[in-house]
Amino acid sequence: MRLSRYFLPILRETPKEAEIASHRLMLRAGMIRQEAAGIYAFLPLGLRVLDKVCRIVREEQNRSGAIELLMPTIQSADLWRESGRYEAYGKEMLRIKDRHERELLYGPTNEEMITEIFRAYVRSYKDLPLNLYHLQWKFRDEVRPRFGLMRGREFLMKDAYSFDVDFAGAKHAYNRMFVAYLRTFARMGLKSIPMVAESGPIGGNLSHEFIVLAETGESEVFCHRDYLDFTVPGPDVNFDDVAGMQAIVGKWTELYAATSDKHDAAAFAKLPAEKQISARGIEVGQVFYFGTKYSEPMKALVTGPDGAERPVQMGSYGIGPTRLVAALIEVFHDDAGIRWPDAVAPFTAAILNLKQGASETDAACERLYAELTASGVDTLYDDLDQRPGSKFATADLIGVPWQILVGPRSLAEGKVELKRRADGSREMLAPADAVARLAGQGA
RNA sequence: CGGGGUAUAGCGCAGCCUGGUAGCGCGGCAGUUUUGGGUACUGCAGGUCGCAGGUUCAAAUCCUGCUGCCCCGACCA
Repeated sequence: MRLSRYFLPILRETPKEAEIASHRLMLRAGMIRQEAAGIYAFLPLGLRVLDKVCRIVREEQNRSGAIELLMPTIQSADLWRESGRYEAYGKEMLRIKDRHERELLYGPTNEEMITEIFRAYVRSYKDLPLNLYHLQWKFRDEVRPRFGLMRGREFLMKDAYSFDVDFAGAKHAYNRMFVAYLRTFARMGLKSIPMVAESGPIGGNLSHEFIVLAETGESEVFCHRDYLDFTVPGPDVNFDDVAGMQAIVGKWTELYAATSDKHDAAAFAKLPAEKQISARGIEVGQVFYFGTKYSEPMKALVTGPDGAERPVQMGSYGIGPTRLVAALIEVFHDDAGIRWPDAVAPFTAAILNLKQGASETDAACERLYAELTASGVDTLYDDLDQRPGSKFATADLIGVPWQILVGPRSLAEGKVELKRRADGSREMLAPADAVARLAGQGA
């Protein structure tokens, strides 16, 4: 992408409403624009990051055996009356009436709808296990939306729903999602820690929140320090191995880790002092097992091997990609701007022409741009006629992992400068070598 | 929902107290400058001063009501 033809409305000054780094930087980098309290438009750069986050989420959901579908944002009130949640959900639910005065709502979550879909088609244990998920916009009319994408009213959510014939099956479904979540966040460069959590209005009694430690996190959390050094299962992990999954989950839940709601101060105090982490964290995902809470009132019944009908055992599993984008920036930024991990960066490389309009640098940049693009490297070419200072500022702000500086002096020696945003390291090398180096990076 | 703020150009702000018809910086646009780590110059464009009503010869400024937005708290992916 040529910057001169892109839509990247960068702000030099910080909008006053932005208090935390992620909100500030997303506005400054031209990623999002607020349209109402807690409601944001994703501008092109923000959408690129969101798409990359979603892609990783999808890949790991699919790897774990979950199947993607897509449910609507608008739901019928009648469906929610079946579960009893239409009244119970309260003011957080956005209620709508259509032209025929029919009561509708903008979905805050999809347990009812997925249960309705399930019961329409599935009757036998032979069709289980089943895990269906989708990525769809949700709306929760929060009393106080804040911190930009961190607590918006409209947000994107990946929500998966598992169906099993008995508790053992449901627990395995829970374990698979648990492992998929560990992998998902790790692929984005985040250390997530599963913590015992309240299940809230979703219901049930088995739940973990996946927390990323960050000073600006909204949750107060307590955990064992060793979690930070745990190794996440590799891509070859076998999701069908019941004992194997249980072993991984067992390891990741053995040591102390809890949010403030479930905090047991006495148990925490027994940890060696140097192993105690008392910090703040961002919740990027949560998994629930809730059994028959919806299948029973909504009569989602399956016939077991014994020929008897029973309500299906369910769980639900959420990840907030829009919040994840914010969490990533909270973790990966410095004074100059964002420092995207390669896996989610909006562009892998940026070409900075330090002498725009000079034939030698222009030609070298054009060639680099063509070769990188041909190699499949997402490249942003800063071809604006600006002073180098502005180009460095822009590149640092939007946080592209690799910057290629093309200036007349080094070009005279047949070299360009390759700079790594993450650590500021730099290297002089021939343009062809820079292309070769980057061809293996990113997507 | 309780408490506290705020609303003037795309963004950050001044002007309001002591009414006289709007200004600064950044950004944008047109040129100049061809620049190696946020560096320059010249010119131009851009605002129903959140909305409604009131007081007044005259309202961004004073009064009343409303709305949006932000921050702290209680609640949530």
